[in-house]
Amino acid sequence: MLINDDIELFKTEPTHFAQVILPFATPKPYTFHIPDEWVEQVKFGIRVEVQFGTGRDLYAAVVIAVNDKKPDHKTKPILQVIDSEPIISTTQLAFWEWLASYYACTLGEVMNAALPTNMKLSSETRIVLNPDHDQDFSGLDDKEYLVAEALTIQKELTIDQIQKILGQKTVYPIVNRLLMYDILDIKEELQYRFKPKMVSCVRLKEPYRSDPSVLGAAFDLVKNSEKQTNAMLAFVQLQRQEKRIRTSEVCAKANIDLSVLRAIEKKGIWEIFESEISRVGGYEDDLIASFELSDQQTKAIYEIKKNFETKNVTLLHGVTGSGKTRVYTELIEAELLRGGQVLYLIPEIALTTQIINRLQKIFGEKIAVYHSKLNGNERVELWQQTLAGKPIILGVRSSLFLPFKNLTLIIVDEEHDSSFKQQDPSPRYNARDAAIFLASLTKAKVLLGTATPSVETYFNAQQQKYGLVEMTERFGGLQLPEIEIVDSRTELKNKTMVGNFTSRLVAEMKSAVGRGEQIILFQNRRGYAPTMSCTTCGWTSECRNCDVSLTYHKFANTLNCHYCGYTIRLPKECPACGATTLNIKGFGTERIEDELKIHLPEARVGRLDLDTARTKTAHSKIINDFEERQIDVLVGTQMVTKGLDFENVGLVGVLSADNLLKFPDFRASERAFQLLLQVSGRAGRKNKQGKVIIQAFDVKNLILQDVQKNDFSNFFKREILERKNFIYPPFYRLIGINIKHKKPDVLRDASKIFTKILKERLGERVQGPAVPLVERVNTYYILNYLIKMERDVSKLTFAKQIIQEATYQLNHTEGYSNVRVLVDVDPY
DNA sequence: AGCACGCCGACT
DNA sequence: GTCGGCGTGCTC
Repeated sequence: MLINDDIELFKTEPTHFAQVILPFATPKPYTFHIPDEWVEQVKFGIRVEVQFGTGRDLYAAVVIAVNDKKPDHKTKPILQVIDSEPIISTTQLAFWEWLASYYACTLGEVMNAALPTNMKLSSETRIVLNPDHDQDFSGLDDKEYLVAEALTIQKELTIDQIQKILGQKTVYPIVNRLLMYDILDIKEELQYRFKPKMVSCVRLKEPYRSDPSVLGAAFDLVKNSEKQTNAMLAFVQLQRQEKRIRTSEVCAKANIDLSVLRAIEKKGIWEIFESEISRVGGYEDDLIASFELSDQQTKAIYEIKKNFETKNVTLLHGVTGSGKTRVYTELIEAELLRGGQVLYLIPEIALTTQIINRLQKIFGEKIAVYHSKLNGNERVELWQQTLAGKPIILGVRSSLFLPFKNLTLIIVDEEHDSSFKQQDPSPRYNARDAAIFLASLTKAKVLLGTATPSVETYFNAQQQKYGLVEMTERFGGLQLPEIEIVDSRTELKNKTMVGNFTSRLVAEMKSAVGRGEQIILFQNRRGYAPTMSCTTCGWTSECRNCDVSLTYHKFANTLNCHYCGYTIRLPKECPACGATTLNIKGFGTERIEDELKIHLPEARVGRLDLDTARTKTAHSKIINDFEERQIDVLVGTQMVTKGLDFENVGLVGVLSADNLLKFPDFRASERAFQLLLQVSGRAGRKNKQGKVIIQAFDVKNLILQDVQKNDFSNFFKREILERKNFIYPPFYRLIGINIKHKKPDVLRDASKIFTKILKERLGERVQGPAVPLVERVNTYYILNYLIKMERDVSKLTFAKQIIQEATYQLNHTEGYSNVRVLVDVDPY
């Protein structure tokens, strides 16, 4: 601090200032001054290093404006310029600003979602020895010596490490003294450490490279060595399949080692070189020939293009199996020919190797894949590739933030999917809606594709706001599956249930297995059983942190909370009364898997849910096994409903449709309809109609009737009427508000203040406070509000402003400053 | 985010 | 009497 002040004395008044976004939730951008030496370099869109707050921590902030107006408060200097070129464009900033204002959050929060972590890291200060010092440590006190000594061994230390070495918290004075003695230097860098992944490859040199006919001469050169000849043969074979050939592949194939390859290199036949491979995608140029388009597909493509002439958004409503992906790829090809960049958005859960492989086979190197399992380096790599003009990005929600150069088409596949809406950390944005806004900025077109459109989207299409293209037939004359609804109540009464299966389902499963067909069973609940209770005293397994019962997981022998992850061992006797009369209620995927082993012993059973597919490899292994028919019956949660295409599935079973239908949520019907239709779409084989069995207690339910008839339009007609009558989207907009506090009485009192302000200004539009289904999550008590606003933007803006004011007032009332208020615009 | 300031409970 | 807990407010 002393040093800094001394420097300030020599400085003239700053004249140049930069507004920056910091990587966290500050309500406004902050202004820093630009030291004279950086005036040329600091410009819009670059990152700079700044010291913010009282701490010594540094942050990478993004410059959004530069000017020479001196603000009426003191400013700190920009410490370092990180980028020479902007990392974001004005278009991106406009997109960020829209997100922040529409979804009621700060620019910092949007930036956090937008930038790969490696690009926004705050630095750990690292200390190094000053190389110019003679390393004479005499005259230092013990602690100073200890630090200097440690640095001769490890070339750099962080403040944290020095604290450990000295065993004390206050190390800054010591480091400061050592800095003054010129023994130490501070190495502060914020550049991302990004190294491309390299692989050793081998390629022919000229003239062999471009003229295969002279290759014979090359073989002559190695004819005296059997190993070298084998290596060459292996290489030639590999070359037929791949463009880039790794040295390791040649060695493995010819059973030789690298020295053989080097010997051939010395003869001038080929060269070994380091090739940069993408961590994100493969590099195989294994392009497959396109199949013929069906008439329906040709027509759809024509109509989509026609719609795009007058409309920016078009909905492609095509039944499962109608070949939508083929329509997409055709449109992508057309877009690439015009030099455009395409973003292909899909839900996280649907991003399976199946779709990636399929697209990679068609587009090869032109496509890059962006998903949540990428590590920091991979994300930065994708960022760079996008900036460099990668033609196609296949990605999840957050790939909207990549720095597109010339985005001309966005495809949102499975448009209806709720995972496009970000739930937890702010910004709670809907990627489908955000995509439409982004497209308006870059003059791109948006294609929304799905078999089960969301009510909002279909309404927009009906209102001519979006174009509408429908594909009603399955590709290749495939029939839609036959859907049968089986009454669990009757079977229960007649005692014909087999465990949790109806006799109908068991019979169908047996005959399907007998025919060598595969089966998918859907149960929307993981674990063995959702509750455990004691029949003697009535004790139930409750979570310590949340207001839910713990789910019994048989394999792990635990009781788990699906909200916060709290886990305990399965008690042998009742923790309350000591009796051994513990009883489980209900069933999840794990129990279904167990029961199958008893009731369908001839089948090999696999399970696909969050527990078995924790990692990406585990997930793809299960899918692979099923694809290769190592598994006959696949039991799973939502995971089995999305993005999977299997050829040999003869039967799909839904174990309990009821718990999909009875959700207390205005979207419950829509969700149930979509889910049931999606899962049904998994049934059906090339030459044979598939079969779907839906078990339900409430068989008369209208949604089930629509699903059975595959009648979207009837479902839509009824649903849209309900929405209108009960004041829901698409006729009104919703804003959800969630207030949280650890103490229930504090929360209740706070809600009174909050409610009063909201109702005063927004009146009857405010619903709540309501106690949610799960009253407490992660030790926080929760109350919900729902605000129903008229559709015009000005009204929505007004509502958000009122919420902001109410939040401000609440948090500035004594005792309620740490009541958390979360705002969710267009909740899902 | 991270830190300092300030006001309450259990200790050398 | 002080140490340190966290609740509160602010940072260009």
